[in-house]
Amino acid sequence: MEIFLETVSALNDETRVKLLAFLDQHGPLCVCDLQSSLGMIQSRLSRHLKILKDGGFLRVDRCGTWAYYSIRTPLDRFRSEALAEIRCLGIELPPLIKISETGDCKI
Amino acid sequence: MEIFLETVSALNDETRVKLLAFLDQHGPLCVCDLQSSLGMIQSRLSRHLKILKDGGFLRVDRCGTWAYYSIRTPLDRFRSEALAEIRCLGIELPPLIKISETGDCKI
DNA sequence: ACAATATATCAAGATATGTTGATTTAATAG
DNA sequence: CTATTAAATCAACATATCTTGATATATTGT
Repeated sequence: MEIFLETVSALNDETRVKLLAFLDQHGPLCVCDLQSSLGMIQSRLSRHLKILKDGGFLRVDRCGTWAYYSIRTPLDRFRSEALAEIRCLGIELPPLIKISETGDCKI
Repeated sequence: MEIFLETVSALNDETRVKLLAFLDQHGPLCVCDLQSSLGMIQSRLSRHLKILKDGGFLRVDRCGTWAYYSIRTPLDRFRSEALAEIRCLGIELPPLIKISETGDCKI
């Protein structure tokens, strides 16, 4: 029950749904690029990314000081159905604005 | 987006997940029988049933003063996947205690 | 070691959600 | 019409969640 509710409550926020849609569209992105693209302050973004990660939707790959977040694969049935539902919403997303200079990081 | 969030937030509560599981197991039940079975006070139950109905999970059939709630059919993909997930949780449910004397109501 | 950058966490206040008991609405029986 | 029962709604309070700015941690470059 706890895990189910953690999964569901991760979905229960407009900001997080948009984040999932954006990462679904653009693949692995570091926090600062999400910040510049979505116009969110860093602590807010970091919080929501953690909730999505704990909810089983995202993975993080660290490279130096950067943290790359992306949709976790494979997703289980329920989570991938949720993602499919989010795709169907046709959410309007802002363009990707990359500000990171990632040097050797090849993610 | 609004409808999706309404659907998700309907799932985002332990009481409502148990209610779904109970109705899934026992079929159409009136509020008073849910009350006696689940040991919840009436206003609380009524609130959660409304949220589940508005979230697209339940239907109501009225018969006299009784209101019979049951899982709506057919459920769309996302909702039925959610229900399948809830079935998999193996939630321990209390026994059904019927207190209603429904006269002509044949639901 | 020190400074700079990226990210995570914390504390405080604002907003939303859940619980309870009281009240209201609606249908039925006398 | 009045009383009774089932269910819905309301108001007040308690709890949880979200936002923000400040601070902490961690890695890299000098």
